[in-house]
Amino acid sequence: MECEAYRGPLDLAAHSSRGLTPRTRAMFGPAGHAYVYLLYGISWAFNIVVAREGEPHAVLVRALEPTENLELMAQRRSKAPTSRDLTNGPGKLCQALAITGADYGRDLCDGDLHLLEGDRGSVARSPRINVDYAGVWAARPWRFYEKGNRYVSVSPR
DNA sequence: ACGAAGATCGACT
DNA sequence: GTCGATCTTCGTA
Repeated sequence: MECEAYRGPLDLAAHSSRGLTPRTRAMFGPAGHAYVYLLYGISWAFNIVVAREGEPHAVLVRALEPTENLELMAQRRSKAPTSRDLTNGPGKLCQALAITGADYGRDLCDGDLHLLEGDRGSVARSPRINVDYAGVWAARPWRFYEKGNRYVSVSPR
């Protein structure tokens, strides 16, 4: 898994740094719920709310290593099941997992979309992707991924 | 009501 | 490497 931490309201890269709006409402809620938003009018992005209510922190899931249901994900992505491009990007993984705005605010602890603990190798970190607009916050190494894993989104700058 | 910007992707050179 | 698609969101008026 590859993910990025967004630590509003101070972190200017976080949507929640602009305060509570209809879009960011879920981020101000309790942990374990989904914050989903439409990006560039094209792609959905999936986040996990991670802090207590009123503390708008979230983790953007940028990439996953697919291990099950490859056929189904490949079909949704119009790719071959052997493709390495099934889930290597925030928008791609949402397409593969069929995550949309309908999943906004969903409880991720109770349902067919939830998190499991798993093995991981050593964790590498880098600055977050495409947040140059956020000034000094852009330099913070808050992107985390498994070292050497092939299913990451992009190589860091 | 208007307009700019955006936590991206895929096609193309 | 560059570039256009596409549309919601939010600041400004």
